[in-house]
Amino acid sequence: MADAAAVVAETTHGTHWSFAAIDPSSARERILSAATRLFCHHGFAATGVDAVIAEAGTAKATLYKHFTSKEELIAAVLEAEGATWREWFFGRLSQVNGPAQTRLLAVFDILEEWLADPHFYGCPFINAVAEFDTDNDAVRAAADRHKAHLMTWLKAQALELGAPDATETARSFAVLIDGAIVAAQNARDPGFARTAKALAATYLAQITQGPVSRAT
Amino acid sequence: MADAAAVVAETTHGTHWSFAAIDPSSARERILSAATRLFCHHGFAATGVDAVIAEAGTAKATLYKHFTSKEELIAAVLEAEGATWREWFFGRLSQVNGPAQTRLLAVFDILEEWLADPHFYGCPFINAVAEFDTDNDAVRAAADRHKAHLMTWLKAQALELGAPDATETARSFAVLIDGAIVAAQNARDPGFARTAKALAATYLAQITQGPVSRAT
DNA sequence: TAAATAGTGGACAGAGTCGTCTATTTTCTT
DNA sequence: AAGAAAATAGACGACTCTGTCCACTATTTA
Repeated sequence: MADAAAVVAETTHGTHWSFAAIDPSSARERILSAATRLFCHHGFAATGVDAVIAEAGTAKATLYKHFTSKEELIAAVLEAEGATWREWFFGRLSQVNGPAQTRLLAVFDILEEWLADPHFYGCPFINAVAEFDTDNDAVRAAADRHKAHLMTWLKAQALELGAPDATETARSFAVLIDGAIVAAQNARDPGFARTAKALAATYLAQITQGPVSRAT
Repeated sequence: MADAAAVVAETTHGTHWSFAAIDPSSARERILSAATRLFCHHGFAATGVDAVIAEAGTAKATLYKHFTSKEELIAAVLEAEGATWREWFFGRLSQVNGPAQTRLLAVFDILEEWLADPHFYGCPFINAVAEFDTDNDAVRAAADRHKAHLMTWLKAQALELGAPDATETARSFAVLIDGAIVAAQNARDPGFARTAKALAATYLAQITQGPVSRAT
């Protein structure tokens, strides 16, 4: 227990701690990252486990030692990709100085960086739900957890902002974020992030200054 | 040519007209509607042609007489489903009396009817693009055509409204519509249509009355 | 050094995939 | 009623899919 970072996963010995579980060159990590690339790029159903092990450079038995089924692998990919994305997204967001209003608008600048990436393939959760719909509970659960993370953050910003209905404000931003992602993916145009940002600015102006019609 | 409605499709005879091509009980229509149900509900890749013919109650040879491949069947399903949806959507919209502003807001009421349908499975084009991404040109082309239809209508409303930038207004509504669809699908909550409607109302108030900050 | 662990390559089963084909029957047209 | 067209059931080939299993080889751990 010399290094705090080492305390991550217990080995089968039961008495020692190991780096194995977070070693990026381990077979498990190679399979996970290969699966992420292929699943997200070509679709979950369209990618076979043979393609995954070929990309990972591992044996099939190794894959099934770490993941009991393809379905579990899909769930693990979503969990890992979601965590990576949130780390990046909220990390970028934490670099933004200023009040809640500034942070909420910066969301769309950061979003645009993502949408403009030449390897952008859409939101993995939106894509997964689109592909499986009601047929896969694990996928839905992963998507729900991801959405809950975002909504919690959005609601906190709305409260800090003094929004009259923080939940509704968070829902509004969810619509704008999802809309920007899907419109950008469909039209292959990251500029939809700016369109969403303008809508967000108008909305924020309204809830902080009150409705315009009052002035009449 | 006694009945005008009969003049729709030419048979292989070349000299007569027939109801066959629009007969909903024809094998082609049964295959198309069965494929639509299964593809949209369970995904395109996850649904095999055997499942389609079982649902349609036809022989496999019949399917391949009408569609040369599964890919062509997918494209035909998207084309048909898109046309059906637009017919319904713009049909409902044509029942709305009032100026462009009223029609643009009514979009979200009509959208909510769709999202609240217990059989709602998301937008078939958003789902298809999510599943195939760059891997299927026919799918992308069908999605592009569908989007173009919507954008054309939105832009016409924006022009009638006297919006300063009709294209940008149409893009804003595209974000709100896509966002409402995806958020509703993810959260299984058609109420996101109302959230999007409120955003649209705020946006319309801003572009028709000018920015609030001017008043200061 | 000896035991435990992790990984390899490939064969394999059983089911499913798309698409073709034949032989037969039903439906329509004249 | 006769001939043309459309649809049928189902076998089939060639391939891919997931998941299991085996004998074998590195790599760790004690």
